[in-house]
Amino acid sequence: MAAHGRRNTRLSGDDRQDAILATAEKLLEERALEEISVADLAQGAGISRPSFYFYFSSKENVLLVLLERVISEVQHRVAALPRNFEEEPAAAWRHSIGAFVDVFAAHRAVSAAAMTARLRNSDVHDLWSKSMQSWADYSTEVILAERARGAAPEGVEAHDLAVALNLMNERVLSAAFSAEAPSVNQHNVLDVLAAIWISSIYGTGTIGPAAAGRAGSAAP
Amino acid sequence: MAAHGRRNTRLSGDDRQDAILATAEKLLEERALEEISVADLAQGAGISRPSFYFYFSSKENVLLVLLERVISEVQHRVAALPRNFEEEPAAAWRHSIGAFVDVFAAHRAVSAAAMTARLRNSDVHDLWSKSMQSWADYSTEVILAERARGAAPEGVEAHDLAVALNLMNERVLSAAFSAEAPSVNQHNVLDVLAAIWISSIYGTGTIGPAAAGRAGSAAP
DNA sequence: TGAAAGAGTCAACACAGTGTCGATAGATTG
DNA sequence: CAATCTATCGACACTGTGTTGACTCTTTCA
Repeated sequence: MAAHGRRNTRLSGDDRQDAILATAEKLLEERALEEISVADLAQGAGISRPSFYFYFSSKENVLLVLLERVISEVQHRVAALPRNFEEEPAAAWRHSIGAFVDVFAAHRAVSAAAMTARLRNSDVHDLWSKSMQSWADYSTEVILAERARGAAPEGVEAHDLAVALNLMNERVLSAAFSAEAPSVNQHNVLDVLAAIWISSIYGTGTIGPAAAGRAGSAAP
Repeated sequence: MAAHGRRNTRLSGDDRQDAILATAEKLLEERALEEISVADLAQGAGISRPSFYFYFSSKENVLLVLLERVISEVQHRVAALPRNFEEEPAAAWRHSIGAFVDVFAAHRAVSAAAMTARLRNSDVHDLWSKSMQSWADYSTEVILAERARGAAPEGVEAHDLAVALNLMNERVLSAAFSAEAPSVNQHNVLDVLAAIWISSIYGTGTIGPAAAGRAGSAAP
């Protein structure tokens, strides 16, 4: 693909670019993007600060490329999953959620930095926003299909439910991987998320057939 | 309370401090804290930039005070609620969640800024973290009580469930109030959150008595 | 083979923002 | 009417960003 030709002495542009990306991912494991200066990235890649700008327009731009890679990895993982919601709905949801858990765990530094950067960088914001929308749309479709075949009851608007559950995953995974103060243990996180998804999609949303005597439902 | 004595001419220290806080809350409705300089705050309060540092050690410190106020408002609202989970569990949860929705809606700018600042300012992080923990602990207690009286079934660890649900609220409200790309409409947000809380606390977490014929539960 | 083109590099600069210091001015108190 | 406390701000040092323009390799092709 790449038209390499140069050798030895000076490193090629592609190598420098990769070196910057690698430096960024490495430094992000130690500290936030805000605490990493362009000078740090340049030094890590063995170039001067102004040279950095030859490759990227800003350090946020470096993160954007890193995030693109992570997102495309999630897409591939989810796309490769069998969509057997009819036979084993609980397992199917669990596997989908598991794909997110795995990929974000593997790139927790980039993910965490992206969550922060989204708030001040519009490119990162747009990319993340677009991805979240596509995941929410996918979830919505499946929920509607489950309702249509009678496996899931009607309840709150399917799209709203899907959005809320996807946002929950984002936040809970973020907290778990950065070991924030109140957070779900990394080893339980898949169980907890799956349980909430499944009960809120397949449960009635009113207090129904629990363990003891049924309580009256308030909603009309 | 405050020992005022001065008059006229020069504004008193308390007034200046309030002016800074008011300016900050107002400017935060337009742009992020990062895009607000200390000079902007000083100008808004009618003082010079160095004078600002007489009142606050940094602009993050201003936000911290603003956040303290919002959090204490939530605490008061929640504490004032009747704890009638036994009679009307669905309504009780809904009212608690409603308190958060109302207060954060009323101070959405401060809340949003705090969510961002938490990631780089340790004081804001600690305050938010402490509050989230106390809310999660409270939720855990109620879930355990509901399980003990047989109203809610056993399931995933109560504390993990409580943490995940509280983090969901944080993220979903954040998204709703800043009208992010995938977000739940502000008018539905309470319904959606309440539905998820209730079904995940009172539902089994396995696919059970839905609309169509009951599927077997996998858990032993 | 040697000059033009292109890729890559960086010293130096302009700029914006933060936080500090020290000198000062107005009120308050004994 | 001094001493003192509160409040104020000009001027400074510092850190980090992004740009400019001149320079040096390397490749290519006449």
